[in-house]
Amino acid sequence: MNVFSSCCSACAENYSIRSTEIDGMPAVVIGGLTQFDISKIFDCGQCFRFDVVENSMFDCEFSGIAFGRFVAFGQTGGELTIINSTPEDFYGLWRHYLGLDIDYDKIRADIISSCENPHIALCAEFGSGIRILAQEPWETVCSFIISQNNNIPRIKKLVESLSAECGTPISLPKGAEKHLSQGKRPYAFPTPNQVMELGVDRLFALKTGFRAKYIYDAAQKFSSGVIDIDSIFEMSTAEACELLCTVKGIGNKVASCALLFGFEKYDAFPVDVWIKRVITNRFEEGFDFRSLGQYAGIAQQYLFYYERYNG
DNA sequence: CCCCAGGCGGTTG
DNA sequence: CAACCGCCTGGG
Repeated sequence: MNVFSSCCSACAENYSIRSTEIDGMPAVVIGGLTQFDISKIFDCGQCFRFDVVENSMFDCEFSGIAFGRFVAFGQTGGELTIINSTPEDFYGLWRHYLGLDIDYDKIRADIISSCENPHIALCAEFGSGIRILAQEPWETVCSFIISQNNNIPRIKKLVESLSAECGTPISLPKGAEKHLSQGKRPYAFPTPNQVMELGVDRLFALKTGFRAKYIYDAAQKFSSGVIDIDSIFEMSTAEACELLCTVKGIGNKVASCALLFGFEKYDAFPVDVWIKRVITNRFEEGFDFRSLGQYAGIAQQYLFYYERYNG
């Protein structure tokens, strides 16, 4: 077992990593993780292409497609196993995707100290282990357009059928089947151009309903460069939100979700029906998310997650 | 039959 | 400019 790295004391990453093999696939084992709970991460509604793996060798395992690849994340205690990943994949892709380069202990402390209402501390404790995934930008834009006036099982179903309809097929590594939920088809999430070439009619035929023309407009704007992903990363959250809202069917809530989950804008604060309930019921003294600062979006996830389970 | 689901666009007053 | 209202579809 090779020990590849153990991080310096100056940064947030004080975990260990070693490589191994699971069912014939390369895997890395990350040890000593804190503030990391795979079940909360994939069950807090930020991501639609991962499912729980039944009969797993881990306490909890989720698998799915991200960045055009099959990957599975298994966690037992403070140890995370990333299946179908080399150490290079971990450093180049999954470390950032999983938010392991972000200091959640510090962020949680910042959030709690920035807000007088003790409810925020309660939620931060309850949601301990949540990480905001750094997902693919276009995928989050498109997925959260689909999410509007919709429920999570159906959102996931629609994202899958859209991928199967026009996404690039993925070749599964040998041994992946037992880590892939039944019926899950291995397709990459389609590019804006692949979605645009589908056309409104075939988007509608996928049962996307009134969202078909919204998805199409987004695909057009992203594939033509009217909206440029790289430039959004350079913008302030407010500017980026304004730009995304030029797409038909993208309003404040959808834009904020895409910015938080796909563009690493951690101050984006999506206000959905759950957060509206939080504001009315738990913050009778008034509420301004901007007082939560640069990590308001992470606070939002804590509030949201708590309300969904205890509301 | 009803209502609702992590909203949004269009129309009203 | 705030307050409605209809919307594709599927499940309860």
